[in-house]
Amino acid sequence: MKKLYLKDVAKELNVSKTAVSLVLNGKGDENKISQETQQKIISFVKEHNYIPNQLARGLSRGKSETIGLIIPNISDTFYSKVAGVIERKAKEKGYTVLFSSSYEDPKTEGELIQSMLNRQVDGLIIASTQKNKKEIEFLKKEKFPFVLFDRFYPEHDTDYVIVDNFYGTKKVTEHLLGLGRKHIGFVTLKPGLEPIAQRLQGYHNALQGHNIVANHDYVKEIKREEYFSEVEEALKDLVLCKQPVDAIVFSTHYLASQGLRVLKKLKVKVPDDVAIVSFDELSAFDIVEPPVTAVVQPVKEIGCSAIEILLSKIAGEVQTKFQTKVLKTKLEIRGSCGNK
Amino acid sequence: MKKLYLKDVAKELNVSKTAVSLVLNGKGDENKISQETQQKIISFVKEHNYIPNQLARGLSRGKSETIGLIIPNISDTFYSKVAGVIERKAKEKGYTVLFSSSYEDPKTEGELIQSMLNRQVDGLIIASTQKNKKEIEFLKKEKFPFVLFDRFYPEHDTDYVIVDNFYGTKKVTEHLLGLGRKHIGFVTLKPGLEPIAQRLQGYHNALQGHNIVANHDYVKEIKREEYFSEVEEALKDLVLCKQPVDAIVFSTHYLASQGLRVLKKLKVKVPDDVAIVSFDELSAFDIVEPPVTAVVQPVKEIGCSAIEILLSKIAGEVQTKFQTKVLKTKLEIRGSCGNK
DNA sequence: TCAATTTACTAAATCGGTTTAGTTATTTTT
DNA sequence: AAAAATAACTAAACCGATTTAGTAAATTGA
Repeated sequence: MKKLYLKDVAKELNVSKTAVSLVLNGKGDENKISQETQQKIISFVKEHNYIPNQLARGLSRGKSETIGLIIPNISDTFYSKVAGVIERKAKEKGYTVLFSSSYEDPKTEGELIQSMLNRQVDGLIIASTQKNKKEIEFLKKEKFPFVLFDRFYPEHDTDYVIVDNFYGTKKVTEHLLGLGRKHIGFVTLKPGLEPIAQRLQGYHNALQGHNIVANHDYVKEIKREEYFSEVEEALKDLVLCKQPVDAIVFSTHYLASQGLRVLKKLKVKVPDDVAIVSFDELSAFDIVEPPVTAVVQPVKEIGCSAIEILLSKIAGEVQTKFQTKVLKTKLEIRGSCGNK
Repeated sequence: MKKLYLKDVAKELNVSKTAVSLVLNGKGDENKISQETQQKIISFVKEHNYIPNQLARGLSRGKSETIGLIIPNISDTFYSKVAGVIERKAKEKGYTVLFSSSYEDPKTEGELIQSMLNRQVDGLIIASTQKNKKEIEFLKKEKFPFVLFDRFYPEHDTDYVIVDNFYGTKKVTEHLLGLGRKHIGFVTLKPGLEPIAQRLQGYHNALQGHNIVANHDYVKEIKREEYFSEVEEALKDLVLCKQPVDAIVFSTHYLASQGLRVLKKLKVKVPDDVAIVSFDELSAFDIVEPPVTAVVQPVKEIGCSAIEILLSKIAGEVQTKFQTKVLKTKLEIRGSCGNK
């Protein structure tokens, strides 16, 4: 049996393409196609396993039942987890997801947005590089449905889903202070991303709250592409000096795991010599030595919220204002900070 | 400025749609479109940023420049890494990837294959549940380009990319034997997947090679959906009994990490009381305690080979036989087996 | 010098659906 | 019994590209 097309089904049943199309799209009743004919069509289609060409369908309906997902890196555990929930939720609603990684390159990201638009995706979910204002403005102007997550553009009104980065680091920094740590380092990425900025602020705010003067040298900014070696340098500075820190907050999971790797290599005792905590986590953080205290992000809610907001926009629900969601993080206390 | 279509470009420049289309597809010369006209078209298009609708393009050309990726779970670090390399390589060649997870459900997988075909993907890369022979036969019969990876159908000739699972576990089991471990347990998934079967065989083969009679009770088969609790039960059996094992091979990374978690909980000393090794790894395996010796899979080569084979099939290169690739694993020795 | 080529295009068909605007036969209303 | 309304369809336009089959004008060949 070869491939069936709409016209074959119509011919076979002696009805018009219109009739078949209407029935298959659930518009049989409203178009007064008799129950007999509807049954005839439905059972034939089921039996012969006819499935419409989505390209043709998309072309004529002006939509593709596809949503685009643009993230920095599908191989990163955080994004792959979010991608998993987005994909699952999308499928429940009949959407397929087209994904691409920008690898933090704004140009690539811009091209991806364009490419996805050409492919007629019905909406976009983006964890942006935050360096594509033009594209974002373009999407807004065109009223194209999109939702940002993880990273957003604070100077633009858009729909977005993020976590409370500020309070996340604030909480964990206070946790360290509460355990008597006084010299707290902060290892983070070079500025440019909103969540990273807010995590830094949370750290500063916690210190201020305890009347601790922030030591500039305690904040280390890492170039992401070279984080492996730069974390090592940073930690040597923080730990092997006259005034070593007694705790370190890492602003991402990979900085933290590399940090722990380096500290082991330097034979620094965690948490005795220095406590460490991570913003965001790795599934193995509970079995590393010592288990790493982490600010965990509600991955599932992030994905669900993003899809929900996007689908409501695709459905064209009238919106007076942008939908934004700031989700709470959870502090998962493990052994890497020691006890009081 | 609103959206530009091919006809707008044509009208604006006083040429036919045909001319514009030919030029944009690099067929200007062979169709004797004058250099002037070609230049005119190209610069207009560049300036006004016209980009063709891929659905229309796909519909009329019968291809979509999209490849479908069907994997068990995008959130699993192994698959998300492979997905990353596939996506990157695909983009280099002008393809976008549509992905979906089957969550190990054959029915879902079958639907995904159908759905991707309707979406006119040009080819498929599948890490199959191995329970969809019908679909696979269908794809073969239709001569639809597809490549399997990680899991394949040994009873069907297809193109596939796998790793040498047999030799991987054989090697690591011999490593344990070489360190003087004699009572080696094997914690694996319930049968049904080829790589899992081969890993088990590798283990048996290594034991045989050392004239050790395999103890049936030492092989524990876990139901994947409940691996968290079942690994715990299995380990209690293996470790807290009259004849406890002195080493355990785990056949996947998540079994291994859960195994380590449980052993810690049971206060079993690794590697003193029992050595452990994992097939496949987690990026944090070098910082867990103890660092876990693992059989690492060449993720990058897996992805690259899969795409390469697929693209060669899409290009329609004449093939006398199926392209299969069995890649080597690497034994990464860490602390979880102790020393001699 | 006139047919045969070549050059530089274009009109129209096509891809496989959806949707609008009818059409015909039957039933209801007046 | 004629007009209006309804039921049950269908022909053809359309989505936005690609591609086939031409065509008119300029050039070449004999």
